[in-house]
Amino acid sequence: MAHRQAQQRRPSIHDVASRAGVSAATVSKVMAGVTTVKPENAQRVFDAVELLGYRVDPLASDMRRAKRRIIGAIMPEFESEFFGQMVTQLESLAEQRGYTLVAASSRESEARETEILARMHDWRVAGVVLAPVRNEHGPAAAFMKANGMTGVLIDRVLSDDAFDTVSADSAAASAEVARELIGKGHRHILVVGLGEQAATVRARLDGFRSTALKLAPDVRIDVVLAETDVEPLRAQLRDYFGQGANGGERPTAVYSLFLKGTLVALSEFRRRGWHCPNDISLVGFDDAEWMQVTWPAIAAVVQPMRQIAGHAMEALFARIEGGEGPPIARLEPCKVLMRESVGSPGNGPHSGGGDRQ
Amino acid sequence: MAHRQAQQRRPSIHDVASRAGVSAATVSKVMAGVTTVKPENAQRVFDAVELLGYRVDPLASDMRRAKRRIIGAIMPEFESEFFGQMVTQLESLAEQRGYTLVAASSRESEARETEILARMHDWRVAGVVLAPVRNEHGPAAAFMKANGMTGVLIDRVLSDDAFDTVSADSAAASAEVARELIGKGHRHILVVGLGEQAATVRARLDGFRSTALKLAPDVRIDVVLAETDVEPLRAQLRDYFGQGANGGERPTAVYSLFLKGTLVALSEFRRRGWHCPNDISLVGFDDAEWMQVTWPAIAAVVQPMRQIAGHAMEALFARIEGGEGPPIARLEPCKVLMRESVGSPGNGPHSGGGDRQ
DNA sequence: GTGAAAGCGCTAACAT
DNA sequence: ATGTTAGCGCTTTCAC
Repeated sequence: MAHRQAQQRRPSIHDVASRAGVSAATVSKVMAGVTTVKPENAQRVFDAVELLGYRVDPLASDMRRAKRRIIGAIMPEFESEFFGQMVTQLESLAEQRGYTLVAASSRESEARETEILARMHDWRVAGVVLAPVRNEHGPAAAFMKANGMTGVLIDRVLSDDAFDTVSADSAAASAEVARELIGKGHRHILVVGLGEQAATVRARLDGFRSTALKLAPDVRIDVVLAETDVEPLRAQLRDYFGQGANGGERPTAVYSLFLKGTLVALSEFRRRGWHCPNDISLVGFDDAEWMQVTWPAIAAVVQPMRQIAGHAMEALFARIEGGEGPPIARLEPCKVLMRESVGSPGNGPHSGGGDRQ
Repeated sequence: MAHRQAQQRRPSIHDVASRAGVSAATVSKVMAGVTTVKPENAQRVFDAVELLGYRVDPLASDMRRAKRRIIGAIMPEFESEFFGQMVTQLESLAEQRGYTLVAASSRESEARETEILARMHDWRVAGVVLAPVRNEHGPAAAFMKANGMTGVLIDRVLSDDAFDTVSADSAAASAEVARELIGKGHRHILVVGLGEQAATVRARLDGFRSTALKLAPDVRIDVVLAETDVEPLRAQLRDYFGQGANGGERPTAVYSLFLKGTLVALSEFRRRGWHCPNDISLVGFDDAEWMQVTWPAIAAVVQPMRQIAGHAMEALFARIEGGEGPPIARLEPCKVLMRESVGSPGNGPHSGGGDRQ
């Protein structure tokens, strides 16, 4: 007994009611802020609540209501800064509206994604923010559709015919990167892409390529389509640079379309003793704390995480509250931070305009 | 109407009951796996379930039960690899036992921590895994105590008189770092610590210092007690090294007791053109992906995240199921990975410093 | 073996 | 302005 706290029963609405000498319904009204209660009685209720330490049980409350005040969030992972911040932000926004956010990680598996979704459906969540593993055409979105769930798709999506979508404007950001690199004189650029996730990474690649070619038709763009795992990716890059070194030709800049690609590219440069930006320039899609703090700081496309979260929640609550109309597809503009890792080719020491916090 | 999915009412246990020609009670038993149901009836129930796509509503189910099958998890933040992995792991373990994990971030605020806890108490969670912002003596633990909540404390804790605790064995790991550095010949070492969080960081410092002094009584250990934010920390380190450079003496190794310290220390080295391990060695408490992929890779104390999560959940469920006895305090052993950032002092070009790469 | 009845803690009609 | 009634969807005695 010593080290086992008795789970004392918490006071229920009836306990409050009898202490205050009113009915449970009246207590319920007072708690809900209904103004038609006689001030005198309201005060007695408040006193009883205070005295007993009463708090409404949100589950019981939701039970009786039509919609439950729970929002589900499904992220591909929790381990990265981006999704970590996203969950934090979504949580905060849900809270502001009196909802509880229940977050789950699909761990980059579409099968698990659907399982989680089914569980959230069991919970009768009011709505779901889904960051799909692959894209908007996966089984999870289909499940939501089939079951009439309310939801928003974010991040690895472009647009959908059933759900609102919110994501970073990858194409525009990549076009800006192209302008920067071409403008600095780069004419041989390696783009490190990702095999899966089709649409969104494809938009980054296309946005970059079309703009680069328009500005400099003679530019050479190599593409390495990588795996998600670090090791195979490292091998691919090693191969690529190995060949290039032999042929005497190697790119003067690298644009990585995803975070791990940036990490591995940088690591490969260091292994070969190439310094940024003198020997090679580097820009990555997606920012991370270490990139701004390492030396030289690595240029990055910063996704507007707060806008994405904010607009996603806005759209979701609009639907929850009955908003109709065709789905909207938002593309949020990114910031491109040209930090010290980018310079002009064959130009010696160069200071980029990047910001170091 | 076009773009608004009708929220078709989901089948309830009564729908299943009437389709199967039995009572709701029987359906409930079948769903719970009770064996005393006539196989024939059980089959009819299964068929009806299949046909209607019935699934138990976990909230309604919990409503009637004594304990709700929800576990709360409160982390100081979601943005770091460590806590991201921790949540993922806890989620997975809770799931395995048929519980749902509801995670929330205290965003490094003790006030928010208590608020979240109160909300979780409102939810009547079966138990809580709390990674406190500061340590085990904060208001959150007090709240749990006062309200008879079941819980486990992890990470920034040593031991508690009311709750089981699980954390990394900081002291032992730091002692090992000391052995390594002293063994390699370092006799002037800077330790970068953290002002807050007392106990746990203090254990790291003490573990390091006592072992280092035992092995080499003449060792000089400087300590910079830092802030949590990057900017002040950077300034502090800049000051420290500025002085050292003037006096002609600077440490041959740095041991950072927390992740951001490692990041900033490394950044400061790069800014000054010092290379690891020739000019200075670096070890950090806590590992991150970029540390193993950057060049040279940064030596790190790796916290046994899986063990911490596993033992925390084990302890928690033991208490939930009524386990009694005095609280246990687990210290999980860390791994110390001596990567390329560590070498022997005065072993390579010891550039006077100041000039960038 | 099975089902009727009684709630879990709350809220929403509907009376009064 | 307030109380009564009737559930939300489920589980659990406790008779039969």
